[in-house]
Amino acid sequence: MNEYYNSAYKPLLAIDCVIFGYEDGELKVLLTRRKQEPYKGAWGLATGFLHFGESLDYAAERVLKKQTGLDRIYMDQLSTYGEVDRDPVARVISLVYYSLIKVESQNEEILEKNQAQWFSITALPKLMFDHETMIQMSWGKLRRKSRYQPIGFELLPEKFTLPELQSLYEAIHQKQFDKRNFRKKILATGLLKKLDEKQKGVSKKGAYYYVFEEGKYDELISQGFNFELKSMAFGS
Amino acid sequence: MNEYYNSAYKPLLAIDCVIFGYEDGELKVLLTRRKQEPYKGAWGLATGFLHFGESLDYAAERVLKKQTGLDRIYMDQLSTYGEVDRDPVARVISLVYYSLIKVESQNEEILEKNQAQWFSITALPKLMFDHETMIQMSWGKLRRKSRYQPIGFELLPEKFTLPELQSLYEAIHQKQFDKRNFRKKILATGLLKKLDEKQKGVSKKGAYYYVFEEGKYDELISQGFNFELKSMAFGS
DNA sequence: TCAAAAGTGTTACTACTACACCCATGG
DNA sequence: CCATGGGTGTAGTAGTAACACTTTTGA
Repeated sequence: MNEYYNSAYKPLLAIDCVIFGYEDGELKVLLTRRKQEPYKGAWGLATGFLHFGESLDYAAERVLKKQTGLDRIYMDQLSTYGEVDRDPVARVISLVYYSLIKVESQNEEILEKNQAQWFSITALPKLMFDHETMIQMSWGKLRRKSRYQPIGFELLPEKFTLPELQSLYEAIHQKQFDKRNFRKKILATGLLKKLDEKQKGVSKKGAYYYVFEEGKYDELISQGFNFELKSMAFGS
Repeated sequence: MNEYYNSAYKPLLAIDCVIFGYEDGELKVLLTRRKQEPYKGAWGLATGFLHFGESLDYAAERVLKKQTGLDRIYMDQLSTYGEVDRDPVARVISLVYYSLIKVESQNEEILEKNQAQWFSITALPKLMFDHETMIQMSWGKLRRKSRYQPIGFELLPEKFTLPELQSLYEAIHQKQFDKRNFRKKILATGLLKKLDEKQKGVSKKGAYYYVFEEGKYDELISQGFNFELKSMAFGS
C-alpha cells in the first residue's frame, strides 16, 4: 500500500436492502425500525455496513439473512447513493440492493425480533433519509425487469395459479391486463408446467397450479427472449 | 457521530469512468495509462478516489473533466464493483460511471498530457483489474438504453446526417440495419429537425443535416416512448 | 340453483421486415 | 457520363389488443 492509496479519503459504506414481497394481492416492502439514535424508531430499509474482507454481494446477503432469516434469495444491485448530506450523522455512501422473497417462507419470529413489518408499496410510512427514493427506484427497476425476465416467480410460492400470477403482475405494474392475452403470452414462453392439481379454498371452481421450469428458462435466456406484454410498457 | 458509525470498516472508494466516443464509423473507448506502481503504464479507465465533501456524481464529473477537459457531458452510473481482491494493492470499492462524449470537441493536448488514447471497442488492449468487464457491461447498458432513449445523439456532433446516425447505431449494436426502416423509425419519433444544409465532402450527392430537438424529447420522455427497432433486440 | 371465479378463440389492427430502384453530384 | 452514396414506398407477416360466453363447483 503506497502513498497513492494512503492519502485517499475513506467514507463509510452501507448496504441498504429493498425487500419485496407479494401478499394479499399487493406488492409489499419489508421495513424495519432504526435501532440507533438519532432518529431511533424511524422506518427504513434493512441496512448494515460493509465489513472488512466481505464482497459487496456477500454483505448484501448477510443483511438480507439477518433481516429475513432467508438464504439464497433473488437479489440484484440497484444503484449507489452518495449525496453528501444523505445521512445527517456522517458521510455514508449507500449501496442499494433490491431483493424478491416468497412471503410464505418468512419466519414471524424474526420479523418481530427485528421490529420489521410489511407495507404495501402504495401505502408506505414516512421513511428515513433517502429510503423512499430507493424504494421507488427499485420498484421501477422491478417493473422494467419483469418485462424481460420472469423474475416475478421469485415472489410467488413454488406452486401458483395463473390468476395469482396475473394479480402479481397487476400489482407490480399497477395496471389491469386482459386475462386471455395474459395467459396466452405467459404460456407461450413455455416456462410454466401445468400440474394436475387444483387450488382449493379460493374459488369454487379452483384454478390449476403451475410451476416455473428453471431449466427451460436457462435455455431461453441464453438466446434472449421477450417476456413483455406491450400493455405493460412505459408506466416505468 | 456515535459508536454505531465509528466502529464500521471504511474502504477506499474509487470512481472509474468508461468514456465512449464515436469516430470513423467505430464505437470507441478512451483509455489511459496507470500512473502509479504497481502496474504502472497498464491501460485502464479514467479513475480517481472520492474526495471528502464530494457527491458521487460530482466526483465522476471531476474525473471526466480531468481526463477529457470537458464539462456537462452525458453521464450515468453503471454499477459498483467490490470483489475483495479486485485491486491487488488494497481493498478498493469501485463505482463505475459511463459517459458519452462528442469526440470532435476533444482537446488533443489534454489527451497527450493524460497519456490517453481512443480504442475501438472491438479491439481493446489488455486492461488492468476488472476494467474489461466494466467496459463490456457499460457497452451492454449503452445498447439497451439506446433502444429506449435517444442517447446516441450525445456521441454525434450537433449537426449530423442520417447515414452517420445509422452507422453509429450499427457500431453500438454491431448489426446492420435496413436504411429505409431505420429512417422511418427514427423520423417517426419527431425528434429530428431536417436542416436545409447538405453535408459536403463525404458523398457526391451530399446528405442532409439534422439536429436533435431536445424540447420535443422532453415532451416524449414524460409520456414514455419507444425508440427501439425490433431488429436491435437482444444481442444485448 | 345460483353466485363467483376459471377457462377458452377469433377478428381487427398495428408495427415490423423485406426488398429494388431512382436521384443528385463531383470527378 | 458514370460512379458513388443518398433518398424513397409498398406488400407481406407477425404480434398485440379487444372482446363475451361457457364451465365448474361450493354454498
